[in-house]
Amino acid sequence: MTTAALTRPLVAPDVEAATTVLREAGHRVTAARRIVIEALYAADAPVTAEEVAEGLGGRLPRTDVTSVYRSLELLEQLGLVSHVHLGHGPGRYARASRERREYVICDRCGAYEEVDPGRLDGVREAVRAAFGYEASFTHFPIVGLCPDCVGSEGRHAHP
Amino acid sequence: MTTAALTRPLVAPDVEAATTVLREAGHRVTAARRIVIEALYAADAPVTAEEVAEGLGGRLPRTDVTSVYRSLELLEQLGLVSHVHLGHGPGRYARASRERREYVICDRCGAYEEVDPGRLDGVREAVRAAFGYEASFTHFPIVGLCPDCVGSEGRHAHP
DNA sequence: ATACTTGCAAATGATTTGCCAGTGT
DNA sequence: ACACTGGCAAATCATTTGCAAGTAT
Repeated sequence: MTTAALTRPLVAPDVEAATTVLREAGHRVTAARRIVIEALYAADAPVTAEEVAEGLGGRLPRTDVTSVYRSLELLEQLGLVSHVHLGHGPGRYARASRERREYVICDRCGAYEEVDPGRLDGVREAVRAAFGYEASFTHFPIVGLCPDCVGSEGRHAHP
Repeated sequence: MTTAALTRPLVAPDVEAATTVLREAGHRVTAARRIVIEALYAADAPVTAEEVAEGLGGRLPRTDVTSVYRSLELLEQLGLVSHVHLGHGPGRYARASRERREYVICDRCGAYEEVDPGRLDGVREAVRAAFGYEASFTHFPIVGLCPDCVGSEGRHAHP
């Protein structure tokens, strides 16, 4: 293993693919947009617009939040980005991968999991059976008590 | 049937029960708090703090939004009220009934259903099976495409 | 060259906080 | 009487909008 394997690359391999989508949709590829795309590829969890603007804590050049919001909106329209609300507070953005991520979060401890849609097929099926809805947990997560917190519920108050 | 049966009562029968909870928890029963409670009992769907402050469109006395937020927070702590986020925009509040309501909303047309938890047992079971989480859809709804929108998806673009 | 973008300032929407006068107990 | 509340102003947080200057094509 080289250091490269230990250091998470700042620029994911397909940032270029994303810029191509931008260009082919008739939009310009600017520095600000590239930074936003790179930030989302570099992040290992959904990030806020603010965090992207700060350059992910110095790992990337900083940009104005305004532009970040504008870029995120555009990228979201193009299907390159999606955002999720994991609770109160700012929305969080992540690149939209083909294997789109859905979320399950614990109400009590805040821990959350990004899960492959496949694991949610049973849940989706149950929703379809009960309501006829085609459910998706990409924008709002499934909220509940995680196994750990279910366990401690009732044993003691609030650890 | 008398007119009383046709006119939805502004004050639900157990507003008094709620004030009792307030008092027994050591809080004062004030005009503002009573109005907030009455508003939530009078509303037939979750309402915003703003709407409560406006007196539900004139049906009740108006109050300052600030106080409404403070009252809602207190009532929520006492378990008398809960709030849900049905999409972007302000949170919506409703009285917390023993048969607590959960929500299912359509991503496309915005239609939503308040459902009795019982109807969600299958879904909850599927979530438990897949993740071990004890899910609740009171704070964030289940989001998806409703049967109508599932039907029109793919047939035409955006009606 | 020029239409699209950025960055900054300022507006907006939702909610919170500080403070003093008012009131429930 | 006195601590708890309500209302108003102002602060804060998240996001959007207006506009002049900058730049990708």
